[in-house]
Amino acid sequence: MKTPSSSLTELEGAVLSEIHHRGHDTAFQVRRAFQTSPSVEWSGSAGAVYPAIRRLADAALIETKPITTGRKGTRLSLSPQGIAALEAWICDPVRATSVGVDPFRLRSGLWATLDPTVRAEALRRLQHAVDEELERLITSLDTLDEVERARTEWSIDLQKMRSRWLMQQPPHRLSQT
Amino acid sequence: MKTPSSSLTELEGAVLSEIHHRGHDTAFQVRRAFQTSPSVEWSGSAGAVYPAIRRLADAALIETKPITTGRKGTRLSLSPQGIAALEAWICDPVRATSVGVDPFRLRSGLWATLDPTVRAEALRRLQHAVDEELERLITSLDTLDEVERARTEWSIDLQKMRSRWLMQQPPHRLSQT
DNA sequence: CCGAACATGTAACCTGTTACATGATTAC
DNA sequence: GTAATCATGTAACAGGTTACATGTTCGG
Repeated sequence: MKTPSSSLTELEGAVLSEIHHRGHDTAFQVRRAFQTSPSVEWSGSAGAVYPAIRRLADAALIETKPITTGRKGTRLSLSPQGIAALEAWICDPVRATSVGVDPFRLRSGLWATLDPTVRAEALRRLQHAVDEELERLITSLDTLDEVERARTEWSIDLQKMRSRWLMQQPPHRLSQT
Repeated sequence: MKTPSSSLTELEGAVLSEIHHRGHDTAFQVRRAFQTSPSVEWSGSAGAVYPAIRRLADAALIETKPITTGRKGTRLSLSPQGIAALEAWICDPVRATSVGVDPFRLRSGLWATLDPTVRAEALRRLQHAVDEELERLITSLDTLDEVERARTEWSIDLQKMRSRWLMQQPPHRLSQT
């Protein structure tokens, strides 16, 4: 049971930011925020969120206080050390600028290797999936707060870049007919 | 020990593509390709690569044959089922167009919440890190084959988008002097 | 011959996943 | 009262990580 005193995982940083900047005070609400977010990458599974909060509390980055009024539960807030850790996580330039895991980039060099007809069909499907995702993101925009909106706008820009990239691809390789 | 008959992990798909499209025939070479790639997201740890290849071989997607000439080792190649599985993985539109894990996007809504002076310094550092990464990627371009070049060009476009985004950010929030 | 690179693996660990379990509170 | 939602967790599992262990082959 290691405590994240040195560096936070991406999920732990996201949990801290949800509590501090987006005002989710119970673990359940943090979890649901992940489940319903149009731009955050985790499923919000209980088996990830509750242990993460436990670790952050053990490291004294999160303070817990039982809720007395209304529904019972545990109200979460950041300790001064928690705020400092969150800020360090937000600003870490190495972490923030690393490439991340991008399934599109990973495949981008491989579509060109496909048989022309297979390739044309694949690109068509990809274009369709990107367009659908774009529409989903755009319609979700007005329900979001500042933080989620910025993330979602970034996702939109990414999908637009993918869409442009797909359209720039030649419909088939040189060797046909 | 589940065999990946239904769907491949991103690492498994990348392993198949390294063997099939980039011509790495031993596990060691696949591993080193991950370690030295400027655009692939894994560390190429032995504890990930060797078990993945084992799973793919167990699922009959990879054929193994001992090398007789020169250094000894095991030559890997894709079975017909392996080629089909790879193609399905490459073309899967849901997987290929999912947002992925992007540390920059995750933080993009949070920099605006920082204290103006902290924020200005953070953005400066981020810009610097992006520029350095851009240069590193660009200089690596001429040593790469087609597949890796496409991936790296995508990474370059991504970092350029980040750079533009950072420059568009106002130096501080409205409430100062 | 000796160090570097080739080649293959295992063990302990970490952190995410799904699926299950339990109970309190609110809305109808 | 009962169904949905709020709220918190655990267990089994999956698939990565680092670190360690072992032996081979090539270059100088």
